[in-house]
Amino acid sequence: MSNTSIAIPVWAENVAAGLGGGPHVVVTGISPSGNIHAGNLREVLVAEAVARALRARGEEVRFLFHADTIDPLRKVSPGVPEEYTRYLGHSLSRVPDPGDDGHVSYAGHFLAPFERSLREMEMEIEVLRSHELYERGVYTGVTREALENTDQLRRILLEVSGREMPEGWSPFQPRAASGDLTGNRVVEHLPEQNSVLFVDREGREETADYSKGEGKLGWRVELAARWKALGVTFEPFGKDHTSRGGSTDTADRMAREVFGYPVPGRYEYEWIQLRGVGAMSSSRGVTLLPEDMLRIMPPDALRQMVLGRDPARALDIDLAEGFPQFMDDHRSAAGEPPVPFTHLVTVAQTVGEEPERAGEMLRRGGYEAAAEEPEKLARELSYARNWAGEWAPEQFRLGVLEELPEEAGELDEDQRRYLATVARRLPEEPEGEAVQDLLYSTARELGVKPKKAFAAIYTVLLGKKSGPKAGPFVAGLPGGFVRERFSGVMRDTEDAGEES
RNA sequence: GGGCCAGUAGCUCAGUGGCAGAGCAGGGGACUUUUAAUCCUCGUGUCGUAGGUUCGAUCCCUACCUGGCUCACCA
Repeated sequence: MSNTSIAIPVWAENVAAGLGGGPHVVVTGISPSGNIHAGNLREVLVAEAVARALRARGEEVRFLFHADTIDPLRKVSPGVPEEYTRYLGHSLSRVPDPGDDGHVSYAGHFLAPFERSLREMEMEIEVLRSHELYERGVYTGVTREALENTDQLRRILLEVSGREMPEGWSPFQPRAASGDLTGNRVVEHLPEQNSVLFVDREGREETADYSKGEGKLGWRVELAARWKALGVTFEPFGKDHTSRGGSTDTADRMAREVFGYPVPGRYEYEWIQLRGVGAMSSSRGVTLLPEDMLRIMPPDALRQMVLGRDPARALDIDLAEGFPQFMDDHRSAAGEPPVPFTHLVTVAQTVGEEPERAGEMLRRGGYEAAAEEPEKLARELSYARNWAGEWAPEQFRLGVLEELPEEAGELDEDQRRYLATVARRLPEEPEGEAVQDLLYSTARELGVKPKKAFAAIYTVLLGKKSGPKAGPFVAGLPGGFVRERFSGVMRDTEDAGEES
């Protein structure tokens, strides 16, 4: 199922216990109409947890990801060229890739990064594309049933949701020659040819073969039909679908009364918010992608974070202030004695891409064990570095400046002399504690208060008045660079003096 | 109005049918070789309100109050 070591949560065990005997088909349905974000991932993870719990009970389980690729484009997603409005009503699988990365379609463009993340999480899930299912005839039987029971479906929609369907309404949306799935009116069902006769927007009469994917069932009907066509026994739903009169309400009755199929088990999950930003919304462009999160944490941490204690509870994701604590907790729970994440953040920003120096710095800090596993260390440093660059609050960021910052101009004569002196005394191969001693003793020797002296160091390197423990930090930087920077302040003073 | 979720220490939240917890913040002390530090130390809170079940309820049930989100295709 998934190569994850995290425990099966209690809520998932309870759900699995209530589902009874299998074989089971656990499905999660997602529309690739825009960015597929961490909230969508929550749905997949709920399904995954239940599937794992079922397997743990000895049940046979198929775990499916149903991508709604045949759905019509309803709204052009943020970031997509305006001219895509001409494709409104067309299947996502038949609208061109809005990017330049060579995907097969609009659907493919948004699906690809999400699938990549699922693979990175080693999730064993079968990805189905709905347009292919329609083309392969998987929905032929249920579509015919739906067409034959049009009146009953219409009545259910009216009774449950209060929606009065227009005259000529059909559960099937045929695709016109123009590619448009909307605005067509079905006139007649031709069951022996698996077809419908319909009139398109321009009033032309056409036919569509529903065994070849030339159209699709309307959303609410399709949900119930899908359960039967795929033999679904469990599906999670976001709370937006489960309110009274909502899509699950109508699908439940359609499944029982029209398709003669028992309603699958269900788990209603609450939404995720990104702290300080709000609920995710593809259409507002507020999206946190799984791949963004995988840049700063390993797959199991992502599972733990997105699922939360119980997905039936709303969740605020905090990738800023609270993140180091989360990472430390996660790794402790996994039985690893962690190097504090904040320390990794300092190391990552100080030594850049050099794993050997990172190992040294960790050894000096007393984390010998971590230094012994270079591959793992490299991974963790990459998480730390990405976090520092993308999410960390200002006080965690240690951008070593390319150039001498303007703030250096505010240093007084004592501080400049101190830096120049240190520059002359720095050894070729500095070692953290030795540098620390040097920095301190030099300050005392020149009669500069330590606080002032250290502030000078942070100012010329970081543009800030404070920073990480100076000795190891300075020792971690290239020696020539430090000497140049420290002595450069003195030169500036002289230049300034000559000019004025 | 319907649905879901929440209400526990200043803040963020754990928690269990059997004497109320953690982290952070805050107070006090140590260190004084600097930090976003480090070490020691300090917690009686109507567990939202009112009932009920129980030997016993923060926990289970009911009602209510308050807040958040959601309700015809954005999970």
